[in-house]
Amino acid sequence: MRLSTKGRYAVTAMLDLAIHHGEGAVTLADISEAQGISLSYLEQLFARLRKNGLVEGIRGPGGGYQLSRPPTEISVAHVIDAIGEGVDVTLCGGKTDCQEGERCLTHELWQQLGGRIHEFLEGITLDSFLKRKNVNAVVRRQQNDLAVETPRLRKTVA
Amino acid sequence: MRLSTKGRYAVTAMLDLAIHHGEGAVTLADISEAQGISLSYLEQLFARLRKNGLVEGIRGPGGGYQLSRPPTEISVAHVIDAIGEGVDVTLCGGKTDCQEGERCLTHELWQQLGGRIHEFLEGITLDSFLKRKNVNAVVRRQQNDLAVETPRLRKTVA
DNA sequence: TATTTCCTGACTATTTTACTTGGTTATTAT
DNA sequence: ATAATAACCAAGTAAAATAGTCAGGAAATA
Ligand code: FES
Ligand code: FES
Repeated sequence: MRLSTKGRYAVTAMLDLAIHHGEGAVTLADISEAQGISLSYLEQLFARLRKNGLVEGIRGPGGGYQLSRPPTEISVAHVIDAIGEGVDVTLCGGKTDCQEGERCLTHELWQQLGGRIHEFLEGITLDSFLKRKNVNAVVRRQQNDLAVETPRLRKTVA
Repeated sequence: MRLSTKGRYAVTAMLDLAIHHGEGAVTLADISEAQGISLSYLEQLFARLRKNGLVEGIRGPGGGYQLSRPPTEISVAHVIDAIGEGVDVTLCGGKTDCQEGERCLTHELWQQLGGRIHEFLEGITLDSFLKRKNVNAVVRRQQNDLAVETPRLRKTVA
């Protein structure tokens, strides 16, 4: 009962964007360094996020990505869905046909579970999540790490 | 956001066992046929289920498997846990160390989600699930399928 | 003793995930 | 202009997980 980790990366990256919302664009290179995700992998994820209207890409120097809506209006479910998988917990993919064209014994169970997971994720916005105490501590730690590592700071770290 | 499907097979097989609870042992060959799961794969799954005390194996002719507790006392969560993965939704596996030894941004999110999933599955017993209307319809369909296919019926199908 | 069925371990194919490579375009700064 | 920056794009690859096979044993029954 593992959950696929692709969505995890997307959510992490989106949170990084949310942290710097209103401060101009953030480059994928920055996110890659701060969150420890491969740059090219991020590019693939952001292609999806962009096509689903969650982020805007800005090319050229000084460019990067930024949220296309305020972080109060983007839920974790939005991000997961944009990545392309939805929350598909059934084997049949909602078609009710995985046992020789007919509904299998457990279809209803997984369908319900999928619904629950989605509801849960819908209830959490990027903004509300970042305001949690534990999460905020991580944000501050990452900013300190960056300040130590790089002589030229990210413009957003005061 | 797919869920691993290994647990799905285990739950399906356990439901088959629950259907025939109190009617003697059911062979893996029967389950394999009724639910469309490979026999050798079932054997691997049942090794786990047995080690975790959910089922009892009986060897020799007339043998098979049966639940070691009544289906009212086995939850779907029990089955999933026995299969060995637990409901591990975090990347770090609960160690809070997936970003260079420290807690990553999203740890709390996945940990909470995992908790919700587990609670949901704890609340569903094999017995209660089989009593649902939709599910019961599938059970009856499978019994009819069997009756048509095999001249010598499963002893449990009257 | 022959058959049935569980039981075990190792091995293989397939799929998914995570990542790389090698580019191209658009934008800005010099 | 031209050089630097950074998004964009299309493949291809490496590693891991999943799903399944194979070949044989060991206990129980008839
Ligand atoms: S999971 Fe939908 S029919 Fe089996
Ligand atoms: S998921 Fe636990 S620290 Fe990242």
